[in-house]
Amino acid sequence: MIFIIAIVNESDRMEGGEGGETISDIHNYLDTFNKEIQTGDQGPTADVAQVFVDESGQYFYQNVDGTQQQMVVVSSDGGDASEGESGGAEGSVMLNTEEDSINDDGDSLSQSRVALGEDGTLQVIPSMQQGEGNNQVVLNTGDNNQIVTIVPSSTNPGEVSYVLIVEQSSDADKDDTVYDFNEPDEGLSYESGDEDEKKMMRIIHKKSQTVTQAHMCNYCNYTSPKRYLLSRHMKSHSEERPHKCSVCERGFKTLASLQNHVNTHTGIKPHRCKYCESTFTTSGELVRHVRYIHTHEKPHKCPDCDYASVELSKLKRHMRCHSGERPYQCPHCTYASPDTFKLKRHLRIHTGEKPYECEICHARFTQSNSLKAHKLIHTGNKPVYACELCPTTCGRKTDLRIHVQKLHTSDKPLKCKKCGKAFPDRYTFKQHNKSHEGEKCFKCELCPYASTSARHLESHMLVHTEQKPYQCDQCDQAFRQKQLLKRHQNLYHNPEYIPPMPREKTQECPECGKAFRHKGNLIRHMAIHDPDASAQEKAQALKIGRQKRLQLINGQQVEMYTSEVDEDDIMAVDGQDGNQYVVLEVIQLQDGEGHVMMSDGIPVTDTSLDGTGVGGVLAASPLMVPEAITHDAITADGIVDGPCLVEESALLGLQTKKQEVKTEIGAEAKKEAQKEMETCFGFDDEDEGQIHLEFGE
DNA sequence: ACGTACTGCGCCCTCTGCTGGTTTTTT
DNA sequence: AAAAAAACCAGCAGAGGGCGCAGTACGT
Repeated sequence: MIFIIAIVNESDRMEGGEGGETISDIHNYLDTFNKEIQTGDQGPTADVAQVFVDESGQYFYQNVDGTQQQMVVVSSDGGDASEGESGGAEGSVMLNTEEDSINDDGDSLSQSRVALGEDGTLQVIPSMQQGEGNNQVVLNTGDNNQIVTIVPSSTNPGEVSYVLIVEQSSDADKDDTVYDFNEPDEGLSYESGDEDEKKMMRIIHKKSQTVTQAHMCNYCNYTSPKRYLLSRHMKSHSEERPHKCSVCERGFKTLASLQNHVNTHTGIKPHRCKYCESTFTTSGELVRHVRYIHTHEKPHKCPDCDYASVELSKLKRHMRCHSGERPYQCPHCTYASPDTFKLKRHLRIHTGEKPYECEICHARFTQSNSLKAHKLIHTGNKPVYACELCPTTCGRKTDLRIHVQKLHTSDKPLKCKKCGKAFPDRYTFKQHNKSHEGEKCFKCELCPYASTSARHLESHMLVHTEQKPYQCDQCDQAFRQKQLLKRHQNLYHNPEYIPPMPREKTQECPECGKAFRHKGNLIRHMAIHDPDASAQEKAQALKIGRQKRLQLINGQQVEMYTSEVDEDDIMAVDGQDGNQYVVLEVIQLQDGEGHVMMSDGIPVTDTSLDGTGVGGVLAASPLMVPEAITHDAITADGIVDGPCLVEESALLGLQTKKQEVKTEIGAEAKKEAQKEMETCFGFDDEDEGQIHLEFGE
């Protein structure tokens, strides 16, 4: 049931109004509205009351709870009103003040009451403002005469489509009535729980003695004091687009819209920026442009942060980052986006679409910026992001950030294992480490031995502790190095072992013309042409220190010397690297090349003496079959000349004499050496017979 | 009816930052 | 030679700027 009250000013009615509205016009409009409601185009139904005509022609005003009030027709306008297009019997009625009002006891009942206030104006009375016995509709016929026009329903006989209340006032022209549809404060207002009802019925009479018109949009909150304005507004709810573009046939609601559109075809942009050369189709675009580019005026402020925007829509978009709202759900995965663009961009993952192509290499990308970054590879105009803390440069800012994170920030200071110094970050730590490069920081506490690596020092310490952790599982032999164990197993326990072929000797001494296969041996040999006295002293100190043994006595670590060594008993071999090698036993070999060997039979070859300071390299020489264990390979100067084998324990830095050397070797060690010398080549092929070992200075 | 100010929506762009895989350099 | 570190690179998402354009409000 529809029940609409519209109030118009009599003067408007009589004069046709500015917009030409007459009662008939209003009827037409309301009737249109009614029809739309009936066809379902419009949702609201005013269930608060209805007016109907009974069989005898009496008009009744009925509330939803069934209570009724009779309305008596006191005059018949018959004129404009009767000419309405509602199609039903129309007439003006005056609400009867005396009628048999039926008790109402519900709020909804009173919601639609129309009454005359003490000031003589027609008012709609909200339930809370109705006093006892005040439930009657009153119409004063004094100076102000309100006529209620009832339009019966065309589809449901006996029902009323709407009621039109027309005020006839002697001073209507002076009317300054304000209808406030949003602030129902001081006036009497109609209130309903239904928002749509409010649209129709909320009328507040504020300060006037008279009632003037209220033109309300039935689709939205729009109201206007002028009928023609409402009429114009109603076009916005219409889908009618009478203004057609001659170019693309597209229709527009307004001529202005069409003109703007046509300008997009013609390229006409009449609005020129006074600050720059930009031109725009509409003045609004120009204003916005000026705000964005020139004045930076940002009227829309975020209440939660400092953000401000030129456009409200941007602020709304921004607010989603505070609220976390993500209205745009991806149909293929759980991702939801705060705006349409991000969703669209995201969807490329699922569609595989890569709209951005590099014209040089035709690589394709999902995002324009990816292409942009990619193109820099071709152009060579790569930006350089230089680290402020070191000389490093990165091609991307984000990579520089990672660099700074990894190299220049550290939770705790990094301590140098070589010298104990602490450094605030990885970069300074690494720089410091370089200062130790080549430096033998890992020093033995028992002898002058020093190494560049802790691992080698650990290995060296086995000498002092007399440990041989690498035990052969097939015999009772044990070794200090894994490589030695492997060689032993090859030689003694692996019948299928085939030693590699010997290589050509290419290193020739410029002094004496002697040839060596390995450069290190040549270097070592060269030392005999220029012996270093200080090196010999160092070697002697090392030799003495090497005799120290650590033993646990009563739970305490005690340093002990294994034997007395006569300084004169030791023979030193000097490499040009400054390292010295003590020869305790020398064996002449067939290939004529000098190989200093350890007790385990490992021959010292070229790079062992290459002066790098890294450490000697011991290499197996497969065809270096020992002819005999001889001391003759040592020259008169005490220098090894030619193939020889040296006890591991003899790799010390002191000079000795060949006869005494033998006495330095324990009987057991000598026996072991003898045995190993016979099979001094036993490394696997893949090892190439090389293991790394450091020599103390 | 016309002109203009203004609004809202949509599109595209840029900048930014994070992530993870790949390649290069260093150890 | 291999492992680790560093640098490089593509993919992707968050946030915001700027503009095109249709539509609305409103004064004249």
